[in-house]
Amino acid sequence: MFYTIGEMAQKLNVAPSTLRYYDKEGLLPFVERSNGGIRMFKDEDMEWLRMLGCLKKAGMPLREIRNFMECSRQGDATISQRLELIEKQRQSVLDQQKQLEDTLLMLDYKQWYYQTAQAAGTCAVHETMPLEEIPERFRSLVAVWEAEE
Amino acid sequence: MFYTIGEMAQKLNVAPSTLRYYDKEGLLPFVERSNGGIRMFKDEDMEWLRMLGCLKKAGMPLREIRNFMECSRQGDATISQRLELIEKQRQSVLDQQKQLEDTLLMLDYKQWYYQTAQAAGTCAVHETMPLEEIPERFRSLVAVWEAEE
DNA sequence: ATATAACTTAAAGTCAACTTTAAGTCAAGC
DNA sequence: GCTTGACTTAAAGTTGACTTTAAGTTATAT
Repeated sequence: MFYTIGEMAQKLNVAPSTLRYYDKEGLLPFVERSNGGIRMFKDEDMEWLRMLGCLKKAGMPLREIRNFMECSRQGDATISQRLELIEKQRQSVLDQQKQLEDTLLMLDYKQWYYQTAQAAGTCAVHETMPLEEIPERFRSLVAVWEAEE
Repeated sequence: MFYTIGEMAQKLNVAPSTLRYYDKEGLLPFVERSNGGIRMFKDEDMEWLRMLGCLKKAGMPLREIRNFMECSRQGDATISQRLELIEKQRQSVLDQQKQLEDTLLMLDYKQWYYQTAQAAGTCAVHETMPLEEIPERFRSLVAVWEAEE
């Protein structure tokens, strides 16, 4: 069973031009062509495209994804190299998670800050707020800032 | 106590040109200038720059950050609007976290996949692997793929 | 007074990841 | 056989976030 680029793009929810771009950049070395030169996607290509999507979501740049795809084409000799790439990207995701957690704490604090200001009708309420009224989980944040300034 | 753009850039670990760019784009409406036209950063500006950094890490585009900064300048009348922006961005971070968790599971699976392939010396080991030998937490992943194809 | 280092602006350049355009080809239905 | 819609390529354009360059100004140290 084959799919045209338009059908595949719809399945993946991307623009056909995006798939052509990926192909041009060497990210889709697996796609076959008809006699007339038209791309024929197979069901098993989905697995590669899913892999591509996963690496993209992990923040891997396209040229590294191409690298990974090229390794895959070369077969079992590149297993360790691919494992290394995956492990590197896995660590990158762990780092991103840590980063997002810090960011979330800051946004939680700002949310509380503006909720409090909204209730008081003015941001000035925070200038006179005693430390004890700041929820505990935000105190470390605020402490760091005051030390820096 | 005032800082030049170079000093402030060093404190924030960014290039001075980045701060000039942010200023040009209206993200730093708070910076004052000397008679000669040189930017004079104050200690309290740090709080705005920290806010900017937080919103950037949360993935907010610069024009929305400018919007937020403009609101801030307008004082207490825009508290609800700013709260709304923060809550929107907080939700976006939660979504990103969810996304990263899915991505991590896929990478964990791929890591296991290549570790197993490495031990066996070939990826072919996965073609004949019975479902029971796939670690449980990956089975839902694999099941979804087989249903799709 | 002058050298020098760090500042200033405006404009152009860069990079990644696409998207759009132009000109043309392929495939399916009538 | 012809129309039509989806495909093809190459090349140019877009967007966001900077960075670099060029030409000039300010501040400081001698």
